[in-house]
Amino acid sequence: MTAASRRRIPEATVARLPLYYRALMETGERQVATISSERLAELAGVNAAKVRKDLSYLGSYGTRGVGYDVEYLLHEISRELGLTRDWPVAIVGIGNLGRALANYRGFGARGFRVEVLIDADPALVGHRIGELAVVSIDDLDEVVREHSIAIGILATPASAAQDVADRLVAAGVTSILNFAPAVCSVPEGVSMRKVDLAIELQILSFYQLRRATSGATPPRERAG
Amino acid sequence: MTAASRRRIPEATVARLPLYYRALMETGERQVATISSERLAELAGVNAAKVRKDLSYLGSYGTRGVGYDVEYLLHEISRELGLTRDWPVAIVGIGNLGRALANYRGFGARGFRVEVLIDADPALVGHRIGELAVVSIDDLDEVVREHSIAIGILATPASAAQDVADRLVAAGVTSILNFAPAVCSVPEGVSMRKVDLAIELQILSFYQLRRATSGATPPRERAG
DNA sequence: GCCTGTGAACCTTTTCACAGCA
DNA sequence: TGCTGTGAAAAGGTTCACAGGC
Repeated sequence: MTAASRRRIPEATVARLPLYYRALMETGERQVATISSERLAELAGVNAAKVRKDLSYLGSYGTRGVGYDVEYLLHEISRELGLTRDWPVAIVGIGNLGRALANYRGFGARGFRVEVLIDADPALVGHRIGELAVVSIDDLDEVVREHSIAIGILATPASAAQDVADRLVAAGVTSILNFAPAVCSVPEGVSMRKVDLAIELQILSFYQLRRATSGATPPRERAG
Repeated sequence: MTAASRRRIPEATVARLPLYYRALMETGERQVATISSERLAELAGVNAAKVRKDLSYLGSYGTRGVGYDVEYLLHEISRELGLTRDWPVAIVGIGNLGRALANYRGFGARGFRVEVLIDADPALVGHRIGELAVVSIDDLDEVVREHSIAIGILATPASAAQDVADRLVAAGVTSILNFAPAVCSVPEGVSMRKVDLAIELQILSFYQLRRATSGATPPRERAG
């Protein structure tokens, strides 16, 4: 284990590392050797102090008076984020959203390979989406273990979410990305992140309403 | 303007109001008259102290020794979130994701009516998705104004995101939900929230990796 | 001279603990 | 007695401002 990976990196910083990663990828393609915290901040849509603080948690990878070496920093961030590995992914719930996610090239790009599609509807089982055939939820445990799935994407209706999450966890999945509009709990040692479209719209609605009635200023930046 | 709507409600609280709203809707259907902060917390996946603090920003709507009146609280939260109105929505970018969002019944449910679908691809223009025909991006300004669109959903490729955001803002849109994997800035007075699948997976990957190498505990709850 | 790295100050959010009221 | 409402304490995150090395 390296010195950097032993540090405790704040959650807020972890959530921004992917932004820096993306910005650096775009910069790297333009053959730029070094980048200042100011420029990186601009590309990532944050401020320079935050960039420097965030990167300092990884280690002292910059050079005073010069900036950060793009290639080196990219390498370090990839390593921290686990992007140097491949993570096999399963999508459960092949409805509108699940199908869109299955077809979404862009995950695949950086090591997140969708290997398994699962649905409860017998009419869908066996149906091919891209290169994959939909598997029955009855075979969840088996197929998840077979493919050593680490990350599960939950795109089922709300009513099925907790049950499917439990099955995924039982089958050894320790990271879940939950698109179902439902509160869903997982045991200690399993991470879950939620993406909820209805909630996002409702938050926008709140500020929209405030703008309409008073002259309140909306928030400019988001944590996640 | 009411007393409650004059208070400043913390951003973190605003982001949780939809959770309470949903929990209360589910409770209301079960004909329960009152609910304790403890029970509401359980349903919303947070803790009771947070519920009480959050609700206290809206006003003193509970009864000591009893709890909160479900119907009344539901009404107050709807009002705060602007769910008593209808917000016309436009989706720009009718690819995999845009199409899934267009077909997603569930927005529509609570006042977010998708009225306009926009794409840049001439082959798609005129094509029907559900009850709506796809409109050309050349007509964005016109159609957005015509429908008094308040909320725009951005589901274009990253490369088009900033340009489309600018056009939406120019056409009078003041809330944007951005699914494009790109940093995108909007002027003061416009809200933007980001949903980025790749970033979510990368965050999961970070903690997944930590669990694999050390025995670090992942975070249990998320802000948004 | 320039830009990073970082303590210190500041602000936001969460949690605690209990007074206050039905 | 039971559960809300809320000051106060604690934790977490952001920004400032400048020392420190290239």
